[in-house]
Amino acid sequence: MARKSERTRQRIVEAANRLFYHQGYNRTSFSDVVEAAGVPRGNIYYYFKSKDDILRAAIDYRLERIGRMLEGWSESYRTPVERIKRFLDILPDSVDSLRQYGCPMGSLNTELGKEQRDLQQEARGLFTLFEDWLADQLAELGYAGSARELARRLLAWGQGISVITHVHGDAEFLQREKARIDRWVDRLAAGDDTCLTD
Amino acid sequence: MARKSERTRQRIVEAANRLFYHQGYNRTSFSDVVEAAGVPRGNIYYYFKSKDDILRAAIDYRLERIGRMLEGWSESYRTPVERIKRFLDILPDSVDSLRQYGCPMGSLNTELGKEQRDLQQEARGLFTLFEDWLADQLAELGYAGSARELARRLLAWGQGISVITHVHGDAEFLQREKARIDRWVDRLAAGDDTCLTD
DNA sequence: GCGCCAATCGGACAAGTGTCCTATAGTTTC
DNA sequence: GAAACTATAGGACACTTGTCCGATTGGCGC
Repeated sequence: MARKSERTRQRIVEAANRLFYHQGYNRTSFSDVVEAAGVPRGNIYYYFKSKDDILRAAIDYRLERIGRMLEGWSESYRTPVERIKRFLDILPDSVDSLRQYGCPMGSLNTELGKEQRDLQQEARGLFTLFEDWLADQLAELGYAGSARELARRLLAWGQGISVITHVHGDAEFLQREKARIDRWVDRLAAGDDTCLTD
Repeated sequence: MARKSERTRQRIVEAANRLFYHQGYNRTSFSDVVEAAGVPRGNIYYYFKSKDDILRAAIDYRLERIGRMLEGWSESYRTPVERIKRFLDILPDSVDSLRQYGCPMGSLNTELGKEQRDLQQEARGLFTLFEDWLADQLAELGYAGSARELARRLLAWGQGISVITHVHGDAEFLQREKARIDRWVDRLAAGDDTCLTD
């Protein structure tokens, strides 16, 4: 019976994860999760001992999925430039949900970072996961010395684009800025050192 | 007696505004506001007919303050470059609160943008206020054609820096990136057209 | 001094919150 | 088939939420 149980747990996590993204963690009530997951009210406490616990499970769920995605990219693409560009494609690929709900990772951290630091610390793992992977690619590109800094800068760039796209619902802005990052990566790949300081 | 009444109202708005920034709108309860403002529970409904109404007042309060600030800068500084640089100084000036609570404007919009569009629309005014002012400065700098686009890009830049600074509590990152924007503005002022596309 | 409105105050309200409990059904193990 | 778990179910819980009242006070014009 461990099978069915596992599926129920998964259903709860996935429903909660979607709701946390679409409505925010604090605005999502227990009843919302219960209803969306289609499980009886009390049953959820068989799997999770608190609402915070559900969030932790949702973050773990994301971490796992992102981890697999990044591993997949590392396998599918040979050069670091290709991999970085695949990463950047996240922006246009998810333009609709970015417009509607913002960046899942950024908005969660922004929400929790205010006065729920213990939870935010877990959510921060999402950022470091991307950052580590990007830093690896940048190091492989020949920028070992500043890989970490450049990775963080790339993430900041993406976050800025996401926030503005979300605020104005402006998809064209996203496309334009995405093109700019692409060019920046091209210059990086060409060994143009000016883009380290510019 | 209109005087005292006005001060009470103001006290409520200021307390609410601070709480909305520090805890987020949805996590701030009525009791929080009442307590922080030091007014009796029922009295608040003499001034505002709902919690949403308090938020609207808090946004108006911010709009007014920011508007005056920008006007002041337009008067105090002669050249558009000086004005833009003054704007950029917001980042280091408020590094402590950015680390702790993120950007007041960005985090509010991120929160409300999820499923409270009517309120987010009001909060978006904060962005357009800055954007309009920045676009004016950029136009005066000689970039009338792309002033709006560049202004939005500057705001995105700042938002990205704010999010990452908030997520990691990394003040050094803010300083480094702030320096990069400064250089970018210098190039812009020098008529270096490459920074339009780069 | 009286009436009048502005403003203050504290408590009541129903609805919703996260959490917990106990009863039952289903599956596995002896 | 009995016993022992796993899992399902739904209601009860104490508390907080946003909202609303009615009673009271304050100062002003007449």
